[in-house]
Amino acid sequence: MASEKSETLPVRISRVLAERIISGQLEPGARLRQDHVAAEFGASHVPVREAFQRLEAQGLAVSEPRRGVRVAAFDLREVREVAEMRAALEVLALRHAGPHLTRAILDEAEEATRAGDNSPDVRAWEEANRRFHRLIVTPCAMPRLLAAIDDLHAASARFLFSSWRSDWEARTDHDHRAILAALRAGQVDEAAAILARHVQWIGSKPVRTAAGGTRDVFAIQG
Amino acid sequence: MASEKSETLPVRISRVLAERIISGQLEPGARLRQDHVAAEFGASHVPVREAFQRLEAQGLAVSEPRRGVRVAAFDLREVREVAEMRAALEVLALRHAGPHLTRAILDEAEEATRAGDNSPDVRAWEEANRRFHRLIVTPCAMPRLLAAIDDLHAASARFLFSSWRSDWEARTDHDHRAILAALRAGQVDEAAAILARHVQWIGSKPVRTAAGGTRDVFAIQG
DNA sequence: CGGGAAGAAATTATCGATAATTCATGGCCA
DNA sequence: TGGCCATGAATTATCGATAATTTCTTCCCG
Repeated sequence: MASEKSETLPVRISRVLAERIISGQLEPGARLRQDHVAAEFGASHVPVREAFQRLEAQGLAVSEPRRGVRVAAFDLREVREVAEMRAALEVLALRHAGPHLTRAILDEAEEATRAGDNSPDVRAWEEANRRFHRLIVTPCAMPRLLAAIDDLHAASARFLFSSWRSDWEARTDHDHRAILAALRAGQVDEAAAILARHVQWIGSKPVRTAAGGTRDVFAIQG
Repeated sequence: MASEKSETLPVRISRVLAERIISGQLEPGARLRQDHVAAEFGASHVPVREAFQRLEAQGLAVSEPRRGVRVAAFDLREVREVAEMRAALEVLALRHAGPHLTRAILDEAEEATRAGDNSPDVRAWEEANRRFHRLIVTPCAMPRLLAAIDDLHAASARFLFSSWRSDWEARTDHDHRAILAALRAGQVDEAAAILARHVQWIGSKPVRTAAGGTRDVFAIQG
């Protein structure tokens, strides 16, 4: 019962499990057995249950009534769905954030873009990419919208990690820079248009070819 | 322990509580005490806890770590936020549903519009209105998107009931008919544009004037 | 008479255990 | 030999109880 700072137990468990699901450590369809998880965290199954519900609300797990909880499966259809929802919602958020964007925020976003370009691995790139997107939409001050966007980002990241397990090669993110340039010029509509295209380019190509074969080029943009 | 057909206990409890919150029977800020709810439903507090979490995921309740759960408060800001999210997501859904809309679906939607125009009270109107919106977006076949829209509808309905408690007067919904006309003509973009305006007109005016005084005109559109 | 602290009541969060359901294995019969 | 039913093991869902935290009340002091 070593309690951390002030994070509740269910939140802690759900966060750790979410990381495992997103990173691919827990594969789609894998069963989440409450007793096992409870034993691992040194807790009972009641907090674990709540953690499972939290994951289900995020779309990372699915719960069949008397059959237990599984890691949510995802196919290209859902990836596209998430991408389109992200495009719609992030554009909305950016439009509202536009008037409240300060020089400091844009500088920080540019820093995040640079960090992304210099990332040694996918994980670092994803973190920087998420930071960029979060920075430019947060000033909209719409909590419900931001929470929804966060959940969609989790789903996107999950897909990202599932495809690029190894062989990572960083490249400069021209879209991010174009968005920043437009925002610096006060052209929010232009920035929003670029952002929409940028986000929707997720999953524009099939995920895998034959088993073990060469993986097709696969456009992921954050 | 009279169990119904096959609906799980937490789902049942959360549904009933959601209805009460939406209808205004449970006022914003009201505490939800798990033992009381448990006693009312003849259950323990474990399923009640899960029901609370479900409500929180829907945005109908807020949970402070060791302080319990309260009915979520909502102000005009959040109403606008929900309206804009609805506009963005329903437009997205309609664009994808467009190609799959059949004559039968549009006829049913027109029937729902008529039912709304002839509604004797707000509750009936809201039900018909929700049916209309659901009908025209469901064929998009994007489960995550539809679930998000449903949650937003719940928030909208909650706001609707909170303002129009009594003195209800039905009026013909021209927007719905215009949307249907555009869809029948195959002009999905036109329909989407009308839908966006239609939804965003929620909460365009202040909610209440002085206590008990004349209530200001208050544009709610579904 | 007002503010603050200490105690008591209430409520939340977690645990261990029980009941009910599902999944798997093995045996039986056609 | 193949399919089906029954029994057993595993797992989920719920319950009752305990521990910890918060909040309300009341009393004391300035």
